[in-house]
This record gives sequence, C-alpha cells and structure tokens, in this order.
Amino acid sequence: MSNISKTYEPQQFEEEIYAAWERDKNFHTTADAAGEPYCIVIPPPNVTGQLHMGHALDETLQDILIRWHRMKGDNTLWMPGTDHAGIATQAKVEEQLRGEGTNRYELGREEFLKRVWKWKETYGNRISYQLRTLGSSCDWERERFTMDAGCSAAVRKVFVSLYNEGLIYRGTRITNWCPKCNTALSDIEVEHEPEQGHLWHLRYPFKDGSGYVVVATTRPETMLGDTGVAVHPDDERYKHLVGKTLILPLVNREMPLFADSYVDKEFGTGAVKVTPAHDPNDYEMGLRHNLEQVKVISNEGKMIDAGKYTGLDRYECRKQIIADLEAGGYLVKVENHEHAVGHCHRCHTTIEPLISKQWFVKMETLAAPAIEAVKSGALQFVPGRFTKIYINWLENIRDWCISRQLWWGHQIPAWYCNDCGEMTVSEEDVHKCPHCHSKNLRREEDVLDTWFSSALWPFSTLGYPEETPELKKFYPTSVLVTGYDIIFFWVSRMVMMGLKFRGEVPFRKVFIHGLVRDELGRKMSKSLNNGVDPVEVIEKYGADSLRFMLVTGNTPGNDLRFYWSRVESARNFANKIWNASRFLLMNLEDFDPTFKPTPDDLELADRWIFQKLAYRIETVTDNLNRFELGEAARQLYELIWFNFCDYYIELAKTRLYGSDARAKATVRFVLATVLETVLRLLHPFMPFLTEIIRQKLPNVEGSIMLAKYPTRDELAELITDDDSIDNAADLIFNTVRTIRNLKSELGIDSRKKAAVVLKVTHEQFKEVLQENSSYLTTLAFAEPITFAEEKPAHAIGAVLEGVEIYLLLEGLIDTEKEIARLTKELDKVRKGAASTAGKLNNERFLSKAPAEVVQLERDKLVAAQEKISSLEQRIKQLENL
RNA sequence: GGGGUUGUAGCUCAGAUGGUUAGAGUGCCUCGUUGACAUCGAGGAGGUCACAGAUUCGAGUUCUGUCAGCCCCACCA
Repeated sequence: MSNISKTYEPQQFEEEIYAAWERDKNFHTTADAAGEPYCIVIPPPNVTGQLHMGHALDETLQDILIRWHRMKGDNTLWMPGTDHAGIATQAKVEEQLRGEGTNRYELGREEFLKRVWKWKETYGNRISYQLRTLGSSCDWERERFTMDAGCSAAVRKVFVSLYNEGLIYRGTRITNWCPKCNTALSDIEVEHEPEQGHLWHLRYPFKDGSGYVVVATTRPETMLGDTGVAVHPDDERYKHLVGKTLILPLVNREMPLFADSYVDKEFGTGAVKVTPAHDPNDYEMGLRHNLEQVKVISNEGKMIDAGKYTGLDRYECRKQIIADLEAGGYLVKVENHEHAVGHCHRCHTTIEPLISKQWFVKMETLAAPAIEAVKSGALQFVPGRFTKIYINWLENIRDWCISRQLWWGHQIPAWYCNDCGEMTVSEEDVHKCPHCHSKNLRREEDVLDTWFSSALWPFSTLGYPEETPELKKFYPTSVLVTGYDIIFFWVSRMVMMGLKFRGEVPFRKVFIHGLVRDELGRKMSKSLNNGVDPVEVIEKYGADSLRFMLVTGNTPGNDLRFYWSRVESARNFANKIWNASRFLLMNLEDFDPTFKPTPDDLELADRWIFQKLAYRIETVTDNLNRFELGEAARQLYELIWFNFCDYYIELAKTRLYGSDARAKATVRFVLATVLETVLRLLHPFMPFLTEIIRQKLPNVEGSIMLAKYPTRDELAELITDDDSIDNAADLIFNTVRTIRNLKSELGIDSRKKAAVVLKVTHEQFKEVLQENSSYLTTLAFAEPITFAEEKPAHAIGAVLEGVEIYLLLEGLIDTEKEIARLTKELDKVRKGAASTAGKLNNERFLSKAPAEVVQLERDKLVAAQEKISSLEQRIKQLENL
C-alpha cells in the first residue's frame, strides 16, 4: 500500500481510468435499463472546434449532474454530439482554399463539400477527445452529428411539415446581409455596437424651385437609392409642403415628400430621406407609401446601378458623395453623432440591410406555447431570473430568416421547375415536377441556418423521426445546461420545436451558467489572445483540479474568473485527499473488513465525525437538488479538510498507534467508512481521484461511478439525533483552540507540550472534559492536564462558557501584558453582553420574537455575565500581585 | 428608451426561506521539517456588508430611492 506516491500526480492515472470506464461501458445505458430516466443532451460544440474554458465549465456542470444521478440509481443518459456550425466551418475551409490560391466557386459545390467533410474527418474527433480528458461520462456509443443521416432526416421532416402548415415561407424582404460572409443573417446574428459617426445635413430642392428641405443622414451614400423624404404628419414646419415633389441631388430623381408617423420630429431636421432598399425602417415606410425600391449596394458591399459611383466600395463611395454634394452646394452641415451599427456576429463586418429572397419561419404561433410552457412551470429556468429575459424575447419575436447563402449545411428541400416555374417542397428528393411532370428541375441552393438543426437536437439525437425506445424513454430530457449567451439562439428555439413536434417541452429545466473570463474580468477571446487552454490546465494540474476550480467560487448564472491560483488551490485539495488516503491505507494493511464496532466502542470523536458526515450528506444532496453545485463542493471541501483531516485523523492517531486491539479496529473501521463515503460524495466533482483511491481501499469492489450515492440512512446505526455529541465536541475543540491560542501568544512552539490547568465552572462539562482530555493532548499538545478548583497563581488564562483554561508558566508572567490582554477580551465580551441585554430589555422583542430566540439570548447573557465576572476577578487578582 | 445584474476582507468570491461575535480561497504577518501532506500545520492582522430611507422586536439578507460598474434587448434617420 505504501507504494502510493507521496504527492498527487493526476497525469499518472487519469487517462488510464477514463479508458477503463469507457472499456467497461460504464457510460452506456439503454432505454430498458432500470431506474427513473435522467437525460441530458450536450450542447453540441462546433465539430472542428477546440475545447475552450466555456466548454470545460459547461461539461463539468453536466458531468456532475450526470454522475450524481447515475449513482443515485437513475437510468442516466448523457447524449454527446457535435454541430456542423455552418458559417464557422465553411469559413475555415475557404481560408484553406485561399491559401491554395483557389476558392469554393472554382471548386464547385460538390467538390467543395467533399473538402469540408474531409476537414470534418480530420478535426471532428479532436473535440470529442478533449471532452474525454475532462472526464465527461458521455455515452459515446450514441455520439451524433447535426448533419448525420438521422439529424438530416429530422431536419427535412420538420422543414416540410412547417412549410405545409404555412409556418415556413419564402419571400422577398429586407434582411441583414453580411458582405464578407456573403449570406443573409437572422436578427440575433447581428450585434449592435455604438460607433462614433456623423450626421450629414443635406439640402433636397423642390422640383418647382420653391425652395428645399434639409434631411439628416448617417449614411449619405444611400442617397443614391432614395425614393422619398418623410416628415411627421403633425410637424407644423412641413405640413404645408407634404405632397410636393423633390429632386434628388446628383441623381435628379423625382420623389415625393410624404408624411409618416414613424418620423421623430425632434430628431435631426425632422425630415428623413427614405431608402427602401437599404434600411429596414425605410423599407417599411416604402411599403406603406408605394415607394420604389432602388438597390444601389450589392451583396459584396459595392455600389451598383449608381452611375459614376458604380463599382466603388460603400465607404469609398461615401467620401465621394460627400465631396460631390459639397461641391454642388447640397451639404448644409456635418455633426458628430454616435449611433448603433450592426455587425456580423461572426466576422464583425458592418451589416448591410438588403432586399433579397429568403426563407423565413413564422414565429408567432410557435412562440405562444413556448411562453406558456414557462408560465405554467412545465419548463423552469435556474436561476429563475432568466425566465423574464426569455419571455420578453419571445413576446417581441419577429420572423426567423433561416436561409443562408452557404454550401455547408442542410440544403433546403425545395425544387424549382425550369419549365412551369412551380416550386415543390418535399421530404424526398424531387426528380419530376408534380405540376407539369418536367424533369428539368433545379434545387434551391440555400442551406439552413445552423440553429435550425440545433433546435431539433433534443429529439433528433434520440431517434426522431423514428419513434425509438430512446425517444419514448428519455424525452422530455431532464435538464439542459448552457450559458446565458445562447438562450435566444438555441434554448428558445428548442422549446418551440420540441413543443411543436413532440407536444412536450424538450427539457424540464434549463440550468444557466455564466461565462468564464480572464483574471481581469475580460471575455476570453482570440483577438485578445487571453484564452486559457483547458487542455493545458489538465496537463499541468489534472482534470479534477480544473473541474473543482470551475465549480467552486461561483453561483448559477453568474460569470466567473479564471485564476491559476484557484486551480492550484483545487490541486492542493486533491493533494490533501491523496495524502489523507495514503495515510489511511498505510494503516489499513491488515484491515479486518468483518469487524463492526458496537455502540460502546465508539468514542466522542467517532460519533462526531459520523454526525458531521451524515449532516453533509444531507446538505450536499440538498444543494445538488437546487443546482447549487458550488456550495455543495465547498461543503465537501470543509468536511474533508477541516473536519476529517484536521480533527478526526489527528485524533485517530492515538488509538491507531496504541496497543488496544479493539480500539484500533474501531478507529480503522471509522476511518475506512468515512473515507469511502466521502469519496462517493465527492465523485461527481472529482471523478478520477475518487476512483483511483477507492479502488485501493480494502473490501471495495467495482467502479465508484457505479456505486451508490451516499444517503443518511447508510449511517443510521452509527448516528443519533441528539446534539449532545456536537455540544461536547464543540466544548473540546473550543478548548483546543484556546490552548493553542494561549501558547501562540506566549511564544510557545505549538508542538511543544505545555501544562494546562482546567477549572470547570459548569459541573455537567466536567465529565466530557475528563473523558476526552487526551484530545487536548493530541490536538493542542497540552500535557499534563490537571483539574483544579482554584486558578493557579502563575498562569495566564482564558474563560470559556463552562471552563476556564490556564497555562502554567515556568517563569514569572508579564503581569501588565496579561492584564492588557484580558482587558481587551473583557471589553469584547462586555460589548456583546450589552447588545444582548439591550434586546432583553426591549419589551417588543420579548413579546414578538419566538420563544427559542428569546431563550437563546437569555442563555447568551448568562454566559457572558459569567465570563465577565471571571475575567474581572482574574484581572483584579493580577493587579494585586 | 426598456430590462437584467453586480457592489461583503488587499484580491477573487460564498453567505436560499430575515435570528449567536459576517465566512472561505488567495495574499500578508508570527511560529513550526519527530513521517499522511511544506501542494503542509498552528496562530494572527484585516470588513461602517456602496449610500440613504422604509418595513420589522431584529436587515448583509425584504422593499424604495441614489451612486458606480457590467450585460442584454430596442427601427430614431
């Protein structure tokens, strides 16, 4: 047993343990296995991505829940898989092609897709492998991919069904367009950021030469597409001018001045130039007033059909337009103006609103049940505050643009007949036009937004569209664990699709966590290069340390900062467990597993540690139930380090090294029982460490991950309900602390023996102190200990409730120093007593506070008064010396 | 413009349903290598719980307002 290394070296065993778990199929379950179903579907990481700290947090939380439920005896399934991540993956392959001096258009769709699949094969396993190093107990046999056959079938079925119901439609609309990614985007893929820009005031003359109006714009280049100017109907400045015709400068287009209540009278000049083809609001106004849509900016962000400006980049054009307007006397003035500008979520290019033909999902009818689901409690957010955010978004939802002008993704199952012009949407590939029987068809080239397939993830991975046993057993899944950043992108859409196609919410709970930030609180990002690689952390400190660090010091829904020092602290905890276990194993060599102590064999320390253990089993379980994983972990930390290691193990040594065989057997039993139980409690948090240690324990078989999660019932025979044990332990440990404190103040080495005199003032404490005086020797190096009726003359002391403690001094004490010390103590106690007395003098407190609380205060006052008189006496005595 | 969230020890954070003298990690100071662990042990310093009111016998905890920071949503050109 002593072949265990002196320090914790996770690199020595983590990989091997994981391989054994996987080999033994410990992660695998089936629909017909015993137990209540418990299922989590993984938020699928980008198939070609790399593990980052955000994943590490997300997976750790999931794995804790999964391992806990598996140990509880639930039929537990963690569905793993990856996402094809349309734009992101395609962009990477296109970048590679650029390096080769070619592009996707040269390659053609088919060849290009081959390249992407190849890329996926090369990098697709990396992320899964990295998840394994974290200890994630996913059922890898069931690993899925959003573009595998099953998920693709689900996408087609859902798409066609929504189309047939009229919930998917194709239409020409103004949409967000990224000129760099060259695709349409949904509203939530646009990030609005304030930018310092300008407000140009332009003079637009009337056709009849009767003057002009001045409009204000932040985007002068769009004037080329202007087809009207709008004012507010109630604006007295313009009321009489409405209906007149204006001439667009530089272009000489005739256009109307019209009234629309959208216009804000207070802003700018109160007159808005209207560009229906390049601004969402203008687009709406254009529809209302039958304005022409003149497209002057191309998909690439260049000017088109724009006369001399044709071919210019939109920003280059802006400069020239301004110069030309100024030259023509049309520029009235320029103001600085901060405004929100939309940027592409992925590449950060400024979005260009463009009119194009796209596919949309009608959201209103889908959103209503998704709102109802949280209002009825069928779906719960943890923490609850995210409910409001979710509802607010759904209540104001607009139609979802789902078509993307990409190649990597689910190609929309729509076919156009080149002969009759009809469109056919179908689950099966269409080879013959159902309208005219022509075979001259072409398929819709657009693919679906990546989030469309993600929205189906909770049921597509379980077998949908087939009615598999897994789908029946595990849907609705139990909980979804994800960051607050994708509530709109993913969570809400899963809920809508789940309700629509399964009639039930996809998960009963959504456990939301925050973002992992760097030491300065900044978001970890590639551009800042401030990301910490979890793989590096695991290599240095082990997965258990990383997991423990991520789960502690953080509460649900809040961001947390990554600190190397916190990883070290977690590693130190692991090392502490490692060494405590090593110590136990060294003393358990001829352990008799059949020995069971009788109640008489157990002494105070034994009963105390069992009590603590039972209590923590309850509070840890309670916290797990409430998703307070950090609090649960903290409690385990305290139990293991402070209770078990600092106190119990130290106290065990006396009997362990003694000659009483029965006492030795008893203490070994306690040590082994507590350690084994604690390992099981801790296993969901630190799976590797707990597994390897438990395997070394005598009389323990099988993997810890399949062992039962501890319950209080397990300890039923070893614990009692009365609190006399805790009270006695408190008395002893407080005495220990006091002795240590006195020694420290006297400059006595903490490990050097010192004579202690105890004057017991509460008779009922005498027995406890006498019986357990050896604890004082063990923990505080107090020896010899004598009980006296009177305080010794040459000594310094302290007063506790029920006992006074004195340290005998070899030489004379420094009377003045001692008086000062005691006076300071006396002040403190008096202050406390005054506050307590104040409460007790308050009639209202006495009449309104619960009786227990009042009694507590009374007891407190009595104790304080005793302490005060003891201290006063002692001080007086010293003064008289 | 709406909504959310944070403000507790030098730093990072816990403190659910209001009730002893507000805790931990880390950092700092003093002391300690006789064996589980120096990735450790013992002791210590350090907090007007952002501010102001309100409710209550009692508020770090509930409510209102103020200040400061962060985030999300929103079509003011």
